[in-house]
Amino acid sequence: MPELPEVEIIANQLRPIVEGRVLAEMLVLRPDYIKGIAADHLTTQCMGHRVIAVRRVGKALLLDWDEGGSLCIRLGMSGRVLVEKKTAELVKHTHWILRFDTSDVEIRGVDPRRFGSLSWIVGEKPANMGTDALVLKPEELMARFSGRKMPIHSALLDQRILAGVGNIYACEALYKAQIDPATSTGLLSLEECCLLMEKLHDVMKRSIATGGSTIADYVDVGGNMGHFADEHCVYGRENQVCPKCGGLIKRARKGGRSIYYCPGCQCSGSKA
DNA sequence: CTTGTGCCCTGACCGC
DNA sequence: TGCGGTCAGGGCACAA
Repeated sequence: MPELPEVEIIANQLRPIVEGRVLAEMLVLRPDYIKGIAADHLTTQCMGHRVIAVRRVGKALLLDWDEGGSLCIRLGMSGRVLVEKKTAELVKHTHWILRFDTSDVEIRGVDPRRFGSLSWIVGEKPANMGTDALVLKPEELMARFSGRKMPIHSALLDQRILAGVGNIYACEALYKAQIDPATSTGLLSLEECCLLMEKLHDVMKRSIATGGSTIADYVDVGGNMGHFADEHCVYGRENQVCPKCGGLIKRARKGGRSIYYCPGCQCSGSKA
C-alpha cells in the first residue's frame, strides 16, 4: 500500500523521465477512474503541455504543467505507476497511459482495486489535504490536536491533520515513540508530539532508503519490491515477540483497520 | 463542529 | 480441485 515513502520513491523515479517533456498522448482506458472532472476534459487540460515539476504532497503524486494546473495521481491501496516500453503488453487493470514526446517509454497507471484516481487540481495541494508529514512541525501538530478526543492512531491517518501517513507508518511510529494508539490527541504533551514526529520522520526516511514497504501490491516504477517491510517492528506482526520488552505484539480492530502495537511498551504508562 | 461507520473494489489466502 | 468466506484499507459520504 503506497504511503508517503512509496509515493516519494515513485516521484523521484518519475522526475528525470517526464520533467521537461511535453505530453503527446493521454489514454484513459477507464473513464470512471477520473474523479471530479470529465475524462475528456482532463485530457484536454493536459495534452500538449510540458511537465515543469513532479511533486509529492502527502500520498498524492502531482505533475505540474507549464500553463498551470496539475495532474493529481492517487494510488489508493493497490495503485502502481509503471514506466514501460511502448511495445510492452498491457497488464490487467491498466486504467491510464501517458505518452510524452521524444521518449521511448510510457507511464502507465495500474490499479486492481480502483481506490486510486486521477484528478485535476489547481494550487499546491489537493483540497482538504493538511500539511505534509515530513514538513509539519511538532508545535503545529500539537495545535491541531488540542481539545480533541480522537485517538492518536486515527488522527495520524486523517489526511486533513497531516498528510502522507497510512496505517503502516502510524503503527510503526507510535511503537517507536512508545505511545498508546488509543491515547486521545488532546492529552499528548509537546514532548510526546516532538518524539512522535521524530519517529515518524525516522521510519519514513528509513523506508525511502530501503525502497518502501511492499506488503502485497507496492512496487516502484520498474516493478521492484521494497524492503522496509523486513524492518517493521509491529505492523503485520501479531503474536510475534516484541524485541524491546519480550511481550507479544497485539492486533486491535477499529473500523475496518488493524492497529498493531505492543501492550508492554505502549500501554504501561499514560492512557486515555 | 466532532467522531465514528460503512462502502467502493479485486486478489490472496484459508478451511473444507 | 473448487468454492465460499474473510481480509486488506484510502478517501469519501453520511450518521450521530
